[in-house]
Amino acid sequence: MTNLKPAIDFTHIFDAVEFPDAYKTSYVANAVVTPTYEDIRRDFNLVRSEYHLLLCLAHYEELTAQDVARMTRRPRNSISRAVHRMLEHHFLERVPDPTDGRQAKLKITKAGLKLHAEISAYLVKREAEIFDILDKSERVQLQMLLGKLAQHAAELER
Amino acid sequence: MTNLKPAIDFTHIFDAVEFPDAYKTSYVANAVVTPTYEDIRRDFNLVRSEYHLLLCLAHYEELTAQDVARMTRRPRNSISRAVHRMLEHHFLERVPDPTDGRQAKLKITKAGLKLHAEISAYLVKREAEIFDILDKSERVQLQMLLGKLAQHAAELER
DNA sequence: CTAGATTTGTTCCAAATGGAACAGTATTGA
DNA sequence: TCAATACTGTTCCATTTGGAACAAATCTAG
Repeated sequence: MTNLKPAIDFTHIFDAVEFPDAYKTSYVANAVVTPTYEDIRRDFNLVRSEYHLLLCLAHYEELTAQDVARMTRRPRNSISRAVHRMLEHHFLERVPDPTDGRQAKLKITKAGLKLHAEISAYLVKREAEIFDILDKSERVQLQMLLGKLAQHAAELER
Repeated sequence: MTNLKPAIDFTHIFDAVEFPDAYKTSYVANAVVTPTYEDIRRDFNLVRSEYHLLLCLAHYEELTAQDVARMTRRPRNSISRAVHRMLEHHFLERVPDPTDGRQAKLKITKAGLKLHAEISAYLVKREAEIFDILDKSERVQLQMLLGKLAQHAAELER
C-alpha cells in the first residue's frame, strides 16, 4: 500500500461546475498571470495597476488615464495612483492636453520600455509553460477562437 | 462628419502584446468573471474568497480549508476568514476530523446550496453572453482545448 | 449665452488582501 | 523513543483596493 490518504481530485470541478468554459478560462488565466503578479511585485516593485499601466503604454503611442482605466476595466483612482508612482520612478511622462484641460496624455519612457521588456519575458515564459501543451494546429485553432472571444467581449457593455 | 474625437482601438493590444494567448485568455476571463464578483458582493454580500469557498463546497462532498486554498490557489488566511463568515451565516458546517486534530471537514448546507444556485445563474448567463458568439463546432473545439489547458495547468508546480 | 449635465483626475475612507509568525497536532527518522 | 520537521488553521499587521464624493474643465440644450 503506497498512499493511505487518497488525494482529492481537484480537477473534478472543471466539468462539474455550471459554467465550465468560463471556469476553465479563468483557471488557465490565473495559472498564467496571477503567480507572475507576485514576481512582478517582488522583483520589480510594481503593483498590479502599475503593471497594467505600463503594459498599456508600451503598446500605444499615448493614452489618458481614463483610456487605461477603460482598457483594463479598473477603477480610475487605481490608475491615478499608479500614474503618480510611475511618474516618480520616471517610467512614464505626462503632458497636459492643450485642447482639453481635464486630461493629460501619458507616454512611456525609455526606462519604462526597458522595464516592460524585462517583465514581459516572465510572462512569455509562463505562457509557454501552459500553452505549449497544445500541438501546432491546436494552438492555431485556439488563437482563432480566443481572438473571436476577446473581440466580442471587448464590444460588450461593461 | 460624425465623430471628431476618433476613439482609440482598445483591441489593438490583443495581438500586439508579447503573450497574446495568455493576454486574451485573461481578458476573456475577466470579462466573464470580474463583473460578477461585484454583483455577488452587492446582491449576496459575499467577497471573492467566500464565493470561491461556496463554489468548491458545492461540488465536493467535503473539503478541508487547506483543500480549498490549494484548489483556488488562494492564501490560507483568506480561506480561514471566509470559513468563519460562512459558518456564521450557516452556509456551511464544520466537523473536526477525528483522525487528524489539525484539520476539520467542511460541508455545504442546504442554504449554502441554494445560494450557490442563485449565484451560478448569474455566471451561466454571463458565460453565455461571451461564449455564444462561437458556433456549435467552435464551441466543442474550444471545450476540448480548454480541457487540455486547464488539466495541464493544474499539474504544474505552483 | 448660460445653467445644468458630463467628463477627467483626485482625495478620502472603509474594506479586502496576503505575508509572516504562531500554536497545536501529526509525521518522520535516527 | 523522541527530537526535528512538516502541516493546519489562525491572528496580526501593513498594504492594496475600489466606491463615493469632489473640484475643475468641458459639453449640451434651450
